[in-house]
Amino acid sequence: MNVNVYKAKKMITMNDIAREAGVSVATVSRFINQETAVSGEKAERIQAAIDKFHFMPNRYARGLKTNRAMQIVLIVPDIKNPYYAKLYDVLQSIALREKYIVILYNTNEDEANEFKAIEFVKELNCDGIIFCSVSDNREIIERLQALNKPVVASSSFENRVFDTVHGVKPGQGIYLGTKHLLENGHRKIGFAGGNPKSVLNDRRHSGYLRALGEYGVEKNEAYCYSNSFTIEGGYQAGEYFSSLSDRPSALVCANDMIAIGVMQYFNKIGIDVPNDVSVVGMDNIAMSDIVKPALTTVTNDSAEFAEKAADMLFSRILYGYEGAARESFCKRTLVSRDSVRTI
Amino acid sequence: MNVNVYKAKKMITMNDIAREAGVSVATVSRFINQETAVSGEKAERIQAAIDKFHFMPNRYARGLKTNRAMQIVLIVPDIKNPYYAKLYDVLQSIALREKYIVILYNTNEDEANEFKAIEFVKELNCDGIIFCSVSDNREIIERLQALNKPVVASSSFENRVFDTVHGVKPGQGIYLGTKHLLENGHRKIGFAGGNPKSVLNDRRHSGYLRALGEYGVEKNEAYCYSNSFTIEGGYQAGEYFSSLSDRPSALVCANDMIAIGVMQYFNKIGIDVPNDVSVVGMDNIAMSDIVKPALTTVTNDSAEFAEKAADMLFSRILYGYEGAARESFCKRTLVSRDSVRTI
DNA sequence: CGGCTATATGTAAACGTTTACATGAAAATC
DNA sequence: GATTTTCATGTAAACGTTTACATATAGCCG
Repeated sequence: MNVNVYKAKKMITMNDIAREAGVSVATVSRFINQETAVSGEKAERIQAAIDKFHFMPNRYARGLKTNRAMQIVLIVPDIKNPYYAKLYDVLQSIALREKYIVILYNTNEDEANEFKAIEFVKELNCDGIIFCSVSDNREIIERLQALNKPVVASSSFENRVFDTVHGVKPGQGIYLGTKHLLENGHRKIGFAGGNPKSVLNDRRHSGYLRALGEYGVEKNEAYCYSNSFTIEGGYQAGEYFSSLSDRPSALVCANDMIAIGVMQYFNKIGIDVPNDVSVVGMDNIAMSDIVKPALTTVTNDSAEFAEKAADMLFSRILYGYEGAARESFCKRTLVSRDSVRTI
Repeated sequence: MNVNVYKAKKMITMNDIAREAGVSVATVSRFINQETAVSGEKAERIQAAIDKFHFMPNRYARGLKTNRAMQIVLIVPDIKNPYYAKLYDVLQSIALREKYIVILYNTNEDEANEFKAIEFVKELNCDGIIFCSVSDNREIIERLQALNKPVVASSSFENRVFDTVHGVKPGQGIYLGTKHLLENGHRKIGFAGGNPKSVLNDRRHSGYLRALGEYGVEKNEAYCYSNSFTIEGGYQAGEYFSSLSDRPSALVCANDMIAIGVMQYFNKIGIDVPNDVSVVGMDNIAMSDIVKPALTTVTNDSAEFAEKAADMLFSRILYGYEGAARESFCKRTLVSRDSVRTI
C-alpha cells in the first residue's frame, strides 16, 4: 500500500507543550483558543514551549472534534478572468482573518463541471460555498441544497433559495452600458455575449434588451452573438460582427474580456474603435484601463462582491444566522473612457 | 463564542453503515479503502447502506488517523497569468485522481507574500508543496526545508535542495527567443523583463545576455527594462522603450503577458509591430495566438510542468521516494509567428 | 484427518484535539 | 469570618476513522 514515508520526525502535540509548560492539555488548548483567561505565568510558559517546539495545532484533530473544516470553497467559471482572480484573492484574505482557507474550483464555464464541483465539495466537507455559477439548473440547486451547507450564490440562480449577491438588478450593468450607447446616439447596437448556455449570459442579454426597449429600438437577432466570456470568445465575436453586411455602430459586451477580444480582432482587420464601431465592456477590470482605446465599461468590483459574499457566508458559519435567504446588491456605475463615440 | 449552528442534521458515520450492513466498522473501512477483499455478499450490503445514507467518510477523522492531509498546495506568482491558471487547472485534475486536492496561494510576485505563503502552508499541514517562486531567497529556502515536507520548486531556486522542474537550462526560453532575433538580423535588442526583484527575471535576463554574447553583441544597460510579469508591466515597458532616442529594433519579453502589454502600448502610440519593432514573448499562452500580430514566442507548457511536478511530488508523497533532489526538464521550442521581421 | 496456510472478519486502541464536568482557590458578599 | 460566587485549572470522554492483533473459517497438503 501507499505509505507516506515523509512522516514528520514525530509530530509535536499539545501534550508535549503541556508537559514542557507544566500544565494540562486543556489549559494549552484554552490558551491557544483564547477561550478562557489563563494565568499570566502559565501563559508565558505555554507560549515559550510553543515557540521552542514550533508547535501548530493539528488541523485534523481539531476539525474532527469541532466538526468545522475551517475551509470554504469558491466555485468560479474562469479563474483566468481577472475579475475572478481578484475575487479569489480578496476572499482568501478575508477568510484568512477568520482562520478559514478558501479552496478554488474552476468550472471553465461548463455546466458539467458545475456538477463535478458539487461532488468535489461534497467529498471535502467544507463549511460553506460561494458559487459563481454560469447556469441556473434546477438539479444543481437541489444538489447544492442537499449538501446542507451555507451557500451564497451569484445572481445566476433565479430563485432565491440561497443568499445571493448581485447587481442592483439582473443585467443591470449591461443595461447601463447599452443605455450609454443609446444616449450617445447609437441605434444599431450589437450584443457580444459569453457562454450562450449560461444564465449569466441570459441575464446580461436581457439587460441589453431592456435598454433597447426603453428607447423603442427593435431587437435584431443578427446583432446578438454569444460565444464565451473570454478574450478568445470576444475575438470570435469580433470576427462575427465584422462579417456582417450591415454592421452595428456599437457593441455592448457581456464582460471586459470579450470587449478586449473584440477590439483585438477589430484592430487586426483595421476596424477603428471607436470611430468605426463603439465598444463597451462590463466589469472594469484593471486591464480595461490600459488597452487602446481605453475601454468604456461598467464597474463591477469583485472586491465588493467578495466582501458581501463573505459577510453573508460567515454570518451563517460563524454567527449562527439561520434565517431566510438574503440578497445583497453591488453598485454598478458606468465609467466612460475612449471606446465610445457620439454620433 | 462562535458556534456553527449549521450543524449537519447528524453526521452519518461508518458506525451507521456498519450497523445497517450488519458488519463491523473495520470491514466497512476496508471495503471503502479496498484494502482487503471483503466477501461479495457483505460488500453489497455495505454499498447499499452507503448509497442509502449518502455516506462520505469524514476527511478529518481520516486525516487525523493517517496523518495524511490529502492536500497539496500550489504557490504561484500570478494566477491571472493564464500560464499559472492552466497550471493550477491541470494540477488539480491530476491531484484529484489520487484523491488529493490542491490549494492555491497567490503571491502576486511579492517576496513578502512568499513568506506569508510559507506560514500559510505551515498552518495547513498539507502533504506537499509546489512552489513557483519569484525570488531565490536563502531564508525562504530554509523555512521551506524546515517544513519537512516534500516540495518541488520551479527553477527559481538556484541550489538544488528541492526537486526542481525547469527549462533545459535556466533562461533557455529567452535565450532561444533572443537567438531567433539575432538570426533574423537584429542587433539592437531590448529585454522587457518582469519583476526586477525576482530571480526568475534574473534567469531570463541572463538567457538574453548569453545569446547576445554568442553573437558578440555588446550589452546595453538602456536596453534592459524590468517591471512586472503582467500586461500592465509590459505596457510600462512599451512606454519606456518607445521613449528611447535610440530605439531597439526588437524586444524579447520575459513572458507573453509582457509582450502583449508592450504591443498594446506600441499600438496605442502608432509603433508598428513587427515593422518598426519586432517582439518575441515567452510561454506560448493561448492568447499569444490571437493578438495582432500573432506573437512569436517560445513554448512553455504549463500542463507539462504540472505533470512533471506532480510526478515528482507524488513519488515522494505516495511512493516513498526519499532520495536526493531530482531535476526535470521541459521542452522549449520557438514558435515563429508574425511579430518578428527579418532585417 | 491433523496441521498448515490463507483469508475474511471482528475487537479495541490509537490519532490530537475540544469541552463538559469536577475541583480547589481566590474574591466578593453579608 | 462564614458563605457564596467567580475564576483558573485539571480529568477524562468524546469526535470518526484506521489498523495491529486476535479469531474463526475455509482450503490445502501429505
